[in-house]
Amino acid sequence: MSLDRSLLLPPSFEVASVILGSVLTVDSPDGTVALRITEVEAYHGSGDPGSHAFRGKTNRNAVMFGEPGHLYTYFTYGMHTCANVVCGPEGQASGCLLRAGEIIEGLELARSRRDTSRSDADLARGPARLTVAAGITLADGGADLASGRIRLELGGGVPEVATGPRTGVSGLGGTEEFPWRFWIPGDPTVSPYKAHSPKRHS
DNA sequence: TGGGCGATTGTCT
DNA sequence: GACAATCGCCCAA
Repeated sequence: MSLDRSLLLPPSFEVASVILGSVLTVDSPDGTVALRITEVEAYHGSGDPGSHAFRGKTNRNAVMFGEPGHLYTYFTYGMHTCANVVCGPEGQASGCLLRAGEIIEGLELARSRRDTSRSDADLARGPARLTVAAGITLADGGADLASGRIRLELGGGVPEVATGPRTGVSGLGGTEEFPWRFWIPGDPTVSPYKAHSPKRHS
């Protein structure tokens, strides 16, 4: 296998550094889309208040507790799918949310999957947009990224990594106490920072 | 068994 | 800048 699972180990910063610049390839009946990961967000096990694994293992997040190098997908807001790379070791439930990427293969196919025609940089700018453009669905949860229709090639290598507070995470998990959002500075495909908007108090 | 809320996005003002 | 769309998951009772 080409996927070296030993690279997917904590601490989060190093894992994110490895994933940034890596290439995710997705095969579909209608073609192949490959994208270079430009932005991720780390979730670090059951001790992380922003993680789905915070409250322990459930049916939904079971994949995160498994072997690293697998795909964890989840459905949110009644309409969006997001994808994570499970990071080890087994039982710890750490993962990296794929927040943005640059399409490097299958640009036409990626465009056709998104209704509104936006700029190329917008195609996979945002976690839910990325899954649509790449052709990843909920059914892909648990898939092994070493082989199969979805593959991750680590070690793209990036000259510089920027870090900051996570986006959209409610509660304690979104504070500066957990600066676990990582991106390639200056890259046009990185999503704009938007802090979690608290519920209206009326 | 019921109700609140979410690792978001697109559209409207 | 503000808010609606929309449904599965999780906690509390």
